Amino acid sequence: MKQYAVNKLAKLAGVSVRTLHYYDQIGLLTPSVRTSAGYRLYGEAELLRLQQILFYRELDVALKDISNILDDPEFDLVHALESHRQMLLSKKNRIETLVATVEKTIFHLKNKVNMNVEDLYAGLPKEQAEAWRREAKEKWPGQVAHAEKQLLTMDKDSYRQLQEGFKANWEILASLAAAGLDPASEQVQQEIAIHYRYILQFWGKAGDQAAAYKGLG
Amino acid sequence: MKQYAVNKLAKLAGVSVRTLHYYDQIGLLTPSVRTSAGYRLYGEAELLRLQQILFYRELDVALKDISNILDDPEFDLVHALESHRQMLLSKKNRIETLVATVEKTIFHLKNKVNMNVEDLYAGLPKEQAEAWRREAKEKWPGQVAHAEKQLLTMDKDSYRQLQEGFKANWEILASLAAAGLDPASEQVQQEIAIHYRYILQFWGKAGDQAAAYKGLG
DNA sequence: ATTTGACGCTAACGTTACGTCATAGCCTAC
DNA sequence: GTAGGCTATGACGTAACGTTAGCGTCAAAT
Repeated sequence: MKQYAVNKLAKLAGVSVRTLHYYDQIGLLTPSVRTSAGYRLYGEAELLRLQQILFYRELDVALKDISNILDDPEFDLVHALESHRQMLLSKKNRIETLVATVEKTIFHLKNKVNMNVEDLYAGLPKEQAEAWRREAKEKWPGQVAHAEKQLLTMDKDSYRQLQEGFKANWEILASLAAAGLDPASEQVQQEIAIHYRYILQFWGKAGDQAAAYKGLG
Repeated sequence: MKQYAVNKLAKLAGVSVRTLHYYDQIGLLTPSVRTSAGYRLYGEAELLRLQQILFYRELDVALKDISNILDDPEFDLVHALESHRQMLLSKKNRIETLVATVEKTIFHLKNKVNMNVEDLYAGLPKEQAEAWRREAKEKWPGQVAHAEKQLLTMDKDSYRQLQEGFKANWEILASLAAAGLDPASEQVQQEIAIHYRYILQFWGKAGDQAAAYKGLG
């Protein structure tokens, strides 16, 4: 029967020797024999097991889970893979959102929509807007996409103007907050509404940090 | 001027106190003041900087890169974002491939195409096939997609038959390898050709491990 | 028989971006 | 003055190895 030392097996399977050491260490793939000198020797069974390990690893399954899959015949593989699939899909969604955001950012930078003249100011609306878009979408569904297109075709001066307005609104909000005004007060609510409208035009992006928003109010 | 202690700032920005400690530690976000008791106090500027940090972090940019972006005005942000975008796109591609593979695997498992009767055998072709599909695609372009459809509509018995043939072929290859035959010999080449054809029908998937293939020969 | 060079071993730190204690000082309100 | 809440600094844990470092083994060539 064939026997493979670490290097051989590593090359056969396309992994590093370190990986085999590691898999041995965590008990995921134990060599069939240890020579008197301590050398690891693997047989066919181990080669096949390694193939399976690599298969699941390729699917981004954690090594611990692979252990379970391979060692526990009762393991509900289908279920595990289905939830794994969900994970992958949401990862994909997230990445798609990121790509869109990055592309938009690149666009803005390329068009030098100042944004850098006052770095302090520039960073804020990006993040804030990022954080509020989803809320905006809920309140004025359908508007966001429109606002985005508008923004993309806007020239520098209009943009500058918008930015000024946004900044003014932001500063009012900040002063109200500093004054310790009740977030539920009408004045605050009004400014917030204006703020949302600016956000809609301005950037059109967000997470779900209503909490942070309230924190500021 | 407003001042925020760690907890305040953390809640405002939606991050943990530990994160602020960490950002201070790596010099990404330093408090404007340290009280005599060692307390960190952040001002408005730090809040804004944190917003920027969070914005880039949201885009999966490494903290080190964020440091560069924010601290080096010469930093080529557009270029960085463009290469970042490429990274995201290839990540996305990879995930899409993974999802497809996972779905196919689930399909096979659900249809109980045995695959588990002999676990050792079951895992092998998956990984091997995974590893060889690209090669197959190069050699018989257009065939792979067809083979996949065929496989998906195949009933259990046909599949079983296919699997038997594949196994036999595999064992021949293994014995030839064990006999130390020259991988360039015609006999080996022939079996390999058969092998490829099986792979085409069998699974239709792969990486680029021609090396591993040759290693076996 | 010895040298050489390839290969093997273990131990242990480095990586990323924090989470999670543990221990102890500080601050404010009652 | 004391309880409760906030803060600080370590320091270990995480996932999956990569990367030295220091040292033993083996097979072939001399």
